[in-house]
Amino acid sequence: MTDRKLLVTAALPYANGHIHLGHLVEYIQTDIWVRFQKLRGNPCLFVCADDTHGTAIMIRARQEGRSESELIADMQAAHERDFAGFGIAFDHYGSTNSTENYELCKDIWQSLRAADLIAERDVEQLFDPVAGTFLADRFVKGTCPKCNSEDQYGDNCSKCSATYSPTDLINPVSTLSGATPVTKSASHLFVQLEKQHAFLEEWTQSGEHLQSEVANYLKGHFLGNPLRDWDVSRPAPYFGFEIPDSQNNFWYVWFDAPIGYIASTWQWCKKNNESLADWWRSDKTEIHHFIGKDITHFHTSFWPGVLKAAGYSLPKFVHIHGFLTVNGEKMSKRGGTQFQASTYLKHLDPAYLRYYYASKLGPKLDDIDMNLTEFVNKIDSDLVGKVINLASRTARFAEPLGLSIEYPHDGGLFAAGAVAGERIAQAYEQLDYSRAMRLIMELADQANAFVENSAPWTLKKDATQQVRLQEVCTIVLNLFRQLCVYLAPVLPRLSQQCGQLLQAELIHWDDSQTPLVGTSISKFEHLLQRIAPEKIQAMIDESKEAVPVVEPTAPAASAPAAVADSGDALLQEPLAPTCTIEDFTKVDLRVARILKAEEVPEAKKLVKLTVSLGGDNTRTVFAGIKAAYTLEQLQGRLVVIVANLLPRQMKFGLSEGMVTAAGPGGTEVFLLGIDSGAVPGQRVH
RNA sequence: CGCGGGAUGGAGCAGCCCGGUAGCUCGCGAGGCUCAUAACCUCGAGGUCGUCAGUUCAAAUCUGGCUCCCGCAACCA
Repeated sequence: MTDRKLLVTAALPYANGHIHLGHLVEYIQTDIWVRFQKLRGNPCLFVCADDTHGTAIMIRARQEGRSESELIADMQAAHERDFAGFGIAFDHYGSTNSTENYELCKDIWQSLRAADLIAERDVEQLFDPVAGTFLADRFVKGTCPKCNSEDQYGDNCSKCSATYSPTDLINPVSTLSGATPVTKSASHLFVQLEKQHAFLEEWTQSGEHLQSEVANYLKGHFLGNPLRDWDVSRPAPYFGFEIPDSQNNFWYVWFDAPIGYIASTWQWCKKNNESLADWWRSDKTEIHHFIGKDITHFHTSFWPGVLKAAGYSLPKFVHIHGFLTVNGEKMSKRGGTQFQASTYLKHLDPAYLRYYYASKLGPKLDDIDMNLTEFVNKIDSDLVGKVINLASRTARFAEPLGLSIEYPHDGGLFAAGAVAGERIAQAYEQLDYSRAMRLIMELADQANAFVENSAPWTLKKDATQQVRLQEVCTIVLNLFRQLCVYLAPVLPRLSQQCGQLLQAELIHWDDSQTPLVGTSISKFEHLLQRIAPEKIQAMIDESKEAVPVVEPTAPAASAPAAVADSGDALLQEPLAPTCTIEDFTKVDLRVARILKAEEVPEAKKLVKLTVSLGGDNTRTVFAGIKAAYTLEQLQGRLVVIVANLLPRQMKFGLSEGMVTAAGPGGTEVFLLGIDSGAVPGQRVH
């Protein structure tokens, strides 16, 4: 056994939303690895924290009419509840909004200054005069100054890969208020990452810290060009930490978020009288980050660059996983497949999900699919039918007898299982959990075959065979126990139950290497239920309903029993600022008839519509409703269009208007209809 | 030629790095058992491993071309 000391982190969940099953892929994957390491006897610290800063939190708090600290406290409590419900055993769960984090930010900041990595220059930034705030990159959209692609975010063009500042955008619009931002100058601070280029090249390409796909990706995408300066400050107002040597400037949320990994460790150290340096400034400690593929770039370039400059340990490995799809498709709220952690827990046992994910997870970045039929199958046949069944088949026979004093001859089954343990351990170590689960199920199959051949139920009826019966049960229960050890990282409760049943706690991986003898046996109780299909349906149904808001306001006592629409939609897209009737009349909404709806073969979202405003007045409109409506459904129907919208050149042609619809997009688009009697050309007032 | 991943019996996957009897789970068919949460055991049907070519005594596995699919990214005025 190696003598390693490990520090493990999972990505910090953002305090702007609840945990759903997609997030849990990561936390379960990480938790399994941590539990595995601990079971192997390796000192291992698992830290995480809520990511609490940034414009999004500020805006949301404003919308909910309360302070940021209230918002993040509530969300943190909800997150911790969800994690606990799934048995995610953090050693410490902190918050980026902590004094420790502030101290560390200061410290690291000074190091960056000392290393001459910080540049300061004035930035013309867009300011939303309505919302009263500077606009983060993702809150501004406009036309790319380089290639004139429209609808680009504020920091870079997805079309031509040009990078620029939001003020360079042509026709910028605030996505917060819809207002036209004004340009305001403010001093910004940058980390000059290019100065770390050689180091990052070496670190990412060494083959020791990243999956090969990731290293290739970075090589092809970023390392070939000079690395951009990273703008790490935001002018007030901003919810975050004010930068000590730069008044009215705050660290950008992405600056202090990963430092939260260290801060959370520090908080744990303080509680446990340990030195932070032993964990973050010692080459004896291996640091492992687990993240999703969406934040790859950040964790593999900026973060190592900062750590290096500030003299902290670099991650030994950044483990990157894919996303979760449900029944082969992206999770969708409307389809009822974006399951919130709390919703799942109301209906189903967390052990199911832990095992299911384990059986699907490999070391690659592939997305994993949650197929609900397969989910039920795997739990029922693998867990209940194979593993648990071993105990069910023998524990009651063995109850009055206890385990034999000596481990009987079993034809080498236990020894073979013990040997297989090494391969299983290797699979866990390499994050190839699906392989580990396959190996474990092979052992379970062999054990069940042994039960079959030994027929304890026959032995039981023969008074002269009681010794043999005890032997058979001793063997089977030991095989079961061995499997429980191997499954302990995935199913901690099961291993605990096994310990109670056989009256010997499972505490170390090596418990799988020696048979247990001579103990008595507790009364057998069912260890795990099969999945009731109606529970799955109940979860889907509940998920279809709107996702609950953080703090549901208590309904007024005398409120009439009306339809209880949730406030979620409004929260997703807040009300625009008040406009005058003059503003409104600028928009000319007209009834139009769809004469022709045509497929645009290369387009994924668009359909080409020819609409009539009556008479000869027809025009072409492209609408992003391909996934929501069939061509037949559209043909001939009346819609409401924005008729005086500036025509827009799109990839497939000129669009001369906009069809009105509600909904977030994708399959969730709902066209505005109009009561019968209306005719094309009539204006909507 | 935007980046990455994939195509293996009805479904989902393993095997590919390190060429040499194509394996697992579910489903399906037949039989067995009755201890177990309608669980378990045995046997069987079903695959020219996307396609074309190359290397080789030998290719699912190596090399190249092609087709299709999925993420990300894009076209949701």
